[in-house]
Amino acid sequence: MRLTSKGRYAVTAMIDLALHAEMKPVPLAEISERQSISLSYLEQLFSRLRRKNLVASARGPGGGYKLGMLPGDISVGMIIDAVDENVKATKCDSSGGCNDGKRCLTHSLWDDLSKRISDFLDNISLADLMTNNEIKQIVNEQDHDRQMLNKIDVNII
Amino acid sequence: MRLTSKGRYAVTAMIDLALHAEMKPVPLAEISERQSISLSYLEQLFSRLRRKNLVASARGPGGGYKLGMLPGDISVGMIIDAVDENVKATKCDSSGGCNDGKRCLTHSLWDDLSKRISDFLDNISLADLMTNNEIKQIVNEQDHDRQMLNKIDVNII
DNA sequence: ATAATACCTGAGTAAATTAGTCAGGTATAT
DNA sequence: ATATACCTGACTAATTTACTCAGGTATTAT
Repeated sequence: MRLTSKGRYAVTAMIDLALHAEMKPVPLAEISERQSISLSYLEQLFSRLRRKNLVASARGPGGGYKLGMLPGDISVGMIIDAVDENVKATKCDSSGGCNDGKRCLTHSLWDDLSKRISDFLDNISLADLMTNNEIKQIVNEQDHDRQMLNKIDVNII
Repeated sequence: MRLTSKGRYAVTAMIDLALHAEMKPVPLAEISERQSISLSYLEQLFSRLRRKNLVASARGPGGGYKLGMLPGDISVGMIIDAVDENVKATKCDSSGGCNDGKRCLTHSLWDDLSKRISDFLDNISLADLMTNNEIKQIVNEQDHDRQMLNKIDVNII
């Protein structure tokens, strides 16, 4: 799981879409203008989002994009995965192998963290972001992320 | 908050350090070999980690790095922030400003998510990673895992 | 039908970042 | 003294990002 400005663009555009696509499809040109993201770049991002059924498209005049699922069913993790599309299995590769117990342990610890971050992002939906924007509280926290329970009752910048 | 392979290198190196630095400082050359990260690159990363007091250095023969705080006080978020060091206030910048209510709302929603991710990573410490991993291994219990377990026990500080 | 709209695709590209090298330092333990 | 190992900065190839360009194709309104 990577978290770059590419993912930020995608999530921002999806939020914009969720806020405007209630009745009719939203053309990318509108999102482009509102969010200051280049149209062609948006097209690339939405091409990937469409492949994962996160958005649905309608062509022709009056066309545009709408959400492919309910806002509660679209997670931030899904959006980021869709546009990143990067496998790159870096762990325990080639050089020297991973025969050494210590190296395996370090990788295991990293994988643990990586899994936690993915789980966390998979459990934040677009709907969560909108409903919880003013009432800050942690959403749907799974059992093994217990250390989060106290925190996150915070704010808007 | 960005999450790239640079941060992964830093966290991996810090985990390695936590696992080996209980008695004497660990030279970067050792981490470099164990984790297959180039020495010069590690030096750059540790230079930043040192500025944030996440590690402490000892020069000369027998020198190296040790943790600058207890493993329970060093969060993954701190490590990633230290090596990324990227401000880049992208929100509501220049062109067109942010007078429009909808744009501000989108940014507010993104900031909300961003804050949640930061809080999440700030609440996972090196100690958390090791403790949870140890539990996982006890549950799995295998010959190979027993070796790892001994190494964890030695290093809990 | 036909024009306008807006999706759709792929190729190309400048800027930024990453991951790394190189070449020198400086402090310290032995 | 001398070897060790931190420390710094400048430089670089490879990769990724963010974006443009140039064409399409499908659909709707007239």
